[in-house]
Amino acid sequence: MVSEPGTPGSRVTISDIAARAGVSIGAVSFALNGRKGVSEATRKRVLEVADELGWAPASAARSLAGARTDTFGMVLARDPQNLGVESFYMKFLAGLESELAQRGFGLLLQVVPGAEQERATHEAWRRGRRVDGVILVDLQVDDPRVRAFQMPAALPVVIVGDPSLAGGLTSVWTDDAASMREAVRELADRGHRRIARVAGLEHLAHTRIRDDAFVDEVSSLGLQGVLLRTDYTPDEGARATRAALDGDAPPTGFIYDNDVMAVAGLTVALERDLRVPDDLSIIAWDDSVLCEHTYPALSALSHDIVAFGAHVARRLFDVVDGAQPGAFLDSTPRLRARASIGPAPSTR
Amino acid sequence: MVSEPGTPGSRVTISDIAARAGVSIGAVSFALNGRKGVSEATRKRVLEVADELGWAPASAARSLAGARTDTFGMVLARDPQNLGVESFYMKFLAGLESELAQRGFGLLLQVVPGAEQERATHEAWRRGRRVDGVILVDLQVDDPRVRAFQMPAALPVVIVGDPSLAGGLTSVWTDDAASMREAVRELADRGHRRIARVAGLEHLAHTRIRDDAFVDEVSSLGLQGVLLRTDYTPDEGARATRAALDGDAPPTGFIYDNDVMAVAGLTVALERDLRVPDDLSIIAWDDSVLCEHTYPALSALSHDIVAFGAHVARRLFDVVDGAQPGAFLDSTPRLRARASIGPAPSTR
DNA sequence: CATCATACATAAAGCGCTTTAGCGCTTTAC
DNA sequence: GTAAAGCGCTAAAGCGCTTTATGTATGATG
Repeated sequence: MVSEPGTPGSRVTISDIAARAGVSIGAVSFALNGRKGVSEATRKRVLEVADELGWAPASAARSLAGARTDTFGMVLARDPQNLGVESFYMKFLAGLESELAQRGFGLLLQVVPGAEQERATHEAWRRGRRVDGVILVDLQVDDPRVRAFQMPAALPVVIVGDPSLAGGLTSVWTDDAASMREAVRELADRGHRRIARVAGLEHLAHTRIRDDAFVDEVSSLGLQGVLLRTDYTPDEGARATRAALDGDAPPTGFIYDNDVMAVAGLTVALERDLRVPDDLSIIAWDDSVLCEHTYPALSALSHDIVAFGAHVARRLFDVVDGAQPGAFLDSTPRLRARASIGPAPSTR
Repeated sequence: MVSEPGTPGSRVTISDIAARAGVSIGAVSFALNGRKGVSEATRKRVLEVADELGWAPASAARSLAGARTDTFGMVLARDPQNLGVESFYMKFLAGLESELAQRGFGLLLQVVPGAEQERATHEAWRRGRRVDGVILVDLQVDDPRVRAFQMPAALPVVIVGDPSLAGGLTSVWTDDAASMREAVRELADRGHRRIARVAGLEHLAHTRIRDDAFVDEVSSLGLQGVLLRTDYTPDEGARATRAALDGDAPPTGFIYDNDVMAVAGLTVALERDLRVPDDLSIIAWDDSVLCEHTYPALSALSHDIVAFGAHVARRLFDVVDGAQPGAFLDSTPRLRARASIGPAPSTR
């Protein structure tokens, strides 16, 4: 592309290209979209002229005429104040974008306070043909949004979450249950008999899945498990940690549902002069640079979230292109053992 | 809004509304857009019918017809892998969105690898009338993007950065120099004589501004200052910290350009059995929940970034509405003193 | 009573593109 | 040999909306 900033005022349209290339606008459209109906010579000529004139498609006109909008949409129903806490979304976004950018797609992002506004946004996008497809995150148990996307005229969608809850729509998921079992086993192998899970928001589907896997694995190994509920904030993580430590027979191993809560938990331990990992072992979900740089470094269930986002984007392109729905397993978060885990205190 | 999911297939347009309300589509358009030319009775009727039919505007048609797109755009020229590291962008986005959502605007986000792709994206948006305005972040010294937005046919823009670099365009900024001075003075007041600044990317404008303020304040107080360059990653933060501590007469006070580097610095101190704040005082830029939950808690230059984002969005609305350009000062990041700062070791 | 605003409404043009129907021609199939 | 199919292209309709020019009443004005 030539980089002249374009003549101010005068917008260049395909009519201009048509005139200059001596063909009809229809031919220009065919040439520009790589469709058959024009000779290679003409196509080349049109492309040259378009380049020369510095043409860029008017996406509005394009989508009005029934074509794609070259845009995917994602809405986040979260409190804006807490959005920055977890690095997950930013990484996920970055991953999505890396794939979208390659095809010249943009991402329309909307942060709304609640579920109802999310639904309304999806409806407006669908009716207004604003996006070509949407990404559904924060899947809930029995999520009403899933039903909306099963309707005949619904937008193409990829659901980020367990296939069992995706109602036959295309989903991309991670095997959180397997990861949870790995974490529990790791602690058990090191002699821990009492393990706490500091869990995230209850209504989120993956929380339930992790809960179940935790309870199941703990009981099948004959361990004692404690389940604590939080909202993902470090405050809550600290609170839950204190509550668990205040009980009699406190846990010696903690598994946190995100990295910031694990950091908060670590701080609680330090406050109480508990040594990590000598007195307490800690595992975080969601590895991040943060985990590598605490002291001691936090063990974490590590997952390439940027790649995850990219994967989701590719699947959405497939759906838009008419691919059959399917459930696609992304890589399983694996335990990255660092200094924060060690043998249980009693066994030392 | 009535929440029927809309009859599948048949899209509701203003013609449908016109037919049902017994008026022309022109009248419907006027009524829907709150413009004069229709009686109150007609307007009410049209609005009712629109509601009843579950109409949503086709944004493509709207913007094709020369009106707004109800969308702002922002492009981030960053390595996707590093985007998740800092919580700044996510908070900033959340702030933007909180304001946009109120007016039914969306945010078109694009993450690109470099400056050239950013420029190309802006050009495509301008030519294709894809957005009503753009937000320019990560302002650089002598930024070529600024010039592009000074052109006659340029898109409305708000520049996030120092007015001295905004070339007369509307800017929203924070007085980083004042914040830096406050941090340096705080350490000086506590008796620190050797202070290190662990700075971010050199080409970013605010890095320079902080650099200058640091150097200036340090020298005017007769202190010894060390300036270390990083790329904002905790790895680099740790490296810089080690380098500074390895010198003879190592600094006793550190000011980091973001929170994750400060955490990394804290870890380096712990590794070396340096006590914080007894041996070393630490201040982070960009307060976050993280800072409150390290041990000891990190002092930080605290700034409400969500509010900052919202402020920027409001200014962009003003620009789009034809407001005169101006430089708008957001609140100044203030030092929030926590456990990580104390008297210099020599003075104890 | 003719005149002129004023308020309300309509018809129609047009935004920039995609896409269908068809044109005159050449090639292939049977 | 003829029918069918393909080629490269054009003309024109239409996507859903905004907006201008143009009526047509109504009431106020002189």
